[in-house]
Amino acid sequence: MVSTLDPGERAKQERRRQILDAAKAVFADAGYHGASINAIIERAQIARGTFYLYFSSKAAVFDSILDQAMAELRTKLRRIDVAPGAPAPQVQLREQVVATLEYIVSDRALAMLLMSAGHTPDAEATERLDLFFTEVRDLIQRALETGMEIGLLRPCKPQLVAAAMLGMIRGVIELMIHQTDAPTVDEVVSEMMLVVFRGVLK
Amino acid sequence: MVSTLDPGERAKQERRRQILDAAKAVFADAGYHGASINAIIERAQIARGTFYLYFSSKAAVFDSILDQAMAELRTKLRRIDVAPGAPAPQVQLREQVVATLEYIVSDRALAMLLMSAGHTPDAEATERLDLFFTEVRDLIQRALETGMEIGLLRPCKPQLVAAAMLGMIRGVIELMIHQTDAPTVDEVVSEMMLVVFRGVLK
Amino acid sequence: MVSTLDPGERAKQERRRQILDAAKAVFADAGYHGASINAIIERAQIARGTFYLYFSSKAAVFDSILDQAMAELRTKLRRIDVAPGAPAPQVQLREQVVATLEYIVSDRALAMLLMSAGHTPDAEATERLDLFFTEVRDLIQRALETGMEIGLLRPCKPQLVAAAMLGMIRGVIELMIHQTDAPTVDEVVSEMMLVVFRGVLK
Amino acid sequence: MVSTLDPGERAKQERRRQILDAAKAVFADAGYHGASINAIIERAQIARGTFYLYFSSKAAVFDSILDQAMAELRTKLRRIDVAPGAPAPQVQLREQVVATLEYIVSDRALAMLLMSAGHTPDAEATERLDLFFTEVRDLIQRALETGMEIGLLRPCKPQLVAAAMLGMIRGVIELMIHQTDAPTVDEVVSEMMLVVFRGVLK
DNA sequence: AATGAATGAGGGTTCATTCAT
DNA sequence: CATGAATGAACCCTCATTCAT
Repeated sequence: MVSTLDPGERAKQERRRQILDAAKAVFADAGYHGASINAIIERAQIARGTFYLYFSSKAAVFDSILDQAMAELRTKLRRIDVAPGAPAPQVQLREQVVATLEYIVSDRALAMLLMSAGHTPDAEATERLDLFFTEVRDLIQRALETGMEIGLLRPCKPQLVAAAMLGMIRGVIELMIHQTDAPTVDEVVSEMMLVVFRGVLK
Repeated sequence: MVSTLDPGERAKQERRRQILDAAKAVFADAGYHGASINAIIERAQIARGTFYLYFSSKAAVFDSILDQAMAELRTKLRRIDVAPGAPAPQVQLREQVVATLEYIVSDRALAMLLMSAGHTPDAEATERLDLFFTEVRDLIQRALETGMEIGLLRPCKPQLVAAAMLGMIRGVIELMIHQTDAPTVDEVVSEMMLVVFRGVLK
Repeated sequence: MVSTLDPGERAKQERRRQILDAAKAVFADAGYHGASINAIIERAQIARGTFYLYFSSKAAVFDSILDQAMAELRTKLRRIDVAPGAPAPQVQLREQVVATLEYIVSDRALAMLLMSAGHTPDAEATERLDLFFTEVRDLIQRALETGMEIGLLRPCKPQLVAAAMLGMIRGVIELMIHQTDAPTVDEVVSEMMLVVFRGVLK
Repeated sequence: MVSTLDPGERAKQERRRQILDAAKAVFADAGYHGASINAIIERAQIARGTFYLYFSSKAAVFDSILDQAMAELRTKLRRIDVAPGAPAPQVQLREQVVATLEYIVSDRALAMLLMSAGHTPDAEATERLDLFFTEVRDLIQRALETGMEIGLLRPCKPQLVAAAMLGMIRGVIELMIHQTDAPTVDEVVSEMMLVVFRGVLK
């Protein structure tokens, strides 16, 4: 019994996804407030009422999109393992960053959502997004602290550097989204790690 | 025709500024969509109709705020002078970055606007904002290219690194805005330049 | 063709009753407009579509409930028999009023419906309700006229007094419904008849 | 300075009244829930937004109508004065009842509102209405108790009789509203008082 | 006969914009 | 110039009803 879903349930799941995708696209285009249920249902090709059959409110779809993306992203991020025998920290880091960027960049709408998530009047959603970014920053910060402890990294203000690094990542994501002839994720990450580890001085 | 304004003109300019300031505060608080003309005119202590005497629409005030801020910022940014006798490139860069950050951080409302002004209903404003950031990125990119040419910097993909650096700056601005006990601009810039030039490896 | 119903027909009748009961409760709780098909089918434990298999619309159930209640009430009301040998008019009246009140008060949902069924969106239902009350008032009016003819009652404007008496009944029903420690139907009717027949003066 | 209102204020008051009147009519026709803002503004010949310039919500107009009516009615009702030298209790009562009925009957829409005030899903409005009727019933009840104390009335259950009397009044109001050839208020009150005081027995 | 997913008209409310004063 | 009452399109959401399964 590989799939436990009867056809009806399956169709519902598909419908839900159809709406989620439409909503994601509209949110990406117009932001939370600018996105109208009208636009979403038009894009999803469904009736007004159908939307509310699957989501209790506009805020609920938004949350759903965010929650799912964040869950997905969380699976790609974990603390660097510094136990003896583990892969080199740089290798671990690289893998995580590549996986994360690949996921984000592959879903343009999601990427735009995450990038511009600024002002939502739905305070809750904004907070949830902030929470996520804070989480990522903390992860980076702890990685930096560990790196300093094991003597891999030079002393620095971890909080500040973490914020800078998160910003860097956002910066390159934006580049990859907006640029048509953007380099591959691999190239991007390589260059970024060089900058972060060695700097740009000769 | 000297630059002195007759009193009537002067009063008008003041009125305009009064509205701009109120609008900036409201936009910063609530985002573009969340900001209502109501909130703006209440804060500016003017009547509904008066607003439209000075600005043709809500979008127009927003544009005006953005344009002015960008003009101000542009005065602080210029190409690094590599002519013999000019100050060291690092010093020039540092000065520009410090001046820019200080301007942005000192005007919290403006900072929030710039950081999160993702979604305007009129595509034009968004585009103008994008253009500005592209401009800044180009400036950084050219600085990098010059640095490589004069042998100061190691070879790298300038576009990519420029995007990363712009992101870094945005990252630390966000930190400074949201954090209450944030470090001073000077400390922040020092740390950032260390990272950019030398990296974090020991 | 005896009056026994085949099992299928029987089941259908039961289903119908189940829905009617649920609807009555919901209407009583929330009023006509406040009652939603949703609430009714949830209470009746049936599917949305099933409802429309038994009733053509929301208004139709409402009508059905009202009609049935009115039919039931009509069985309890008849003209006073003044033929020689019949029970005393007061006794007959008392019996009818007691029976009627007992029926209404015993079914709280029904009582609330009758009391407050002012606004139905279909004018027909409102009219039918009006008709019923008019019918009752006419019955009272004719009783009064008969009473005057046989010299039992003093001369009065029967229409007016009938309206007043119907109002009285409604007034005490409301009291009995809303009050928790309300007196029994018997007590209520006794007091009411005293007022009507003798007045409250010493 | 008889009227302290400048023309602008005056116009506003008129507008407000225009909306109130339209709303009253629509509420009377359709009940609280059945009344749509659409119907109200159509009747008042105003734009959708104008309505909300004068009332913050549908509930607010309803409340306003009720509040005003109740204030008006309260001015007409007071306790019976049994001090020596005061007019006879029956005379006082008669005056109050006549004044009250005349006010209610003269405003058909208001009368219908009060009569059918049954089920509003707006719990607050229902409660406010209930409160009013309870107040009236209490007034009657206290009048009865006083009447019994001073030996004017025979012993009876005041609460019950008060409910009955309030019902009577409602009954005759309904008659006067719905009937085209209804008797005058004076006649109605005379007849009612006869019934209440002396009963209908010969 | 029974289901419940889908529909869309209509609900109340907000708000950028206009214009007579 | 300045005002603020008036406007109506657009907002999010509900719910009676239909119809394919």
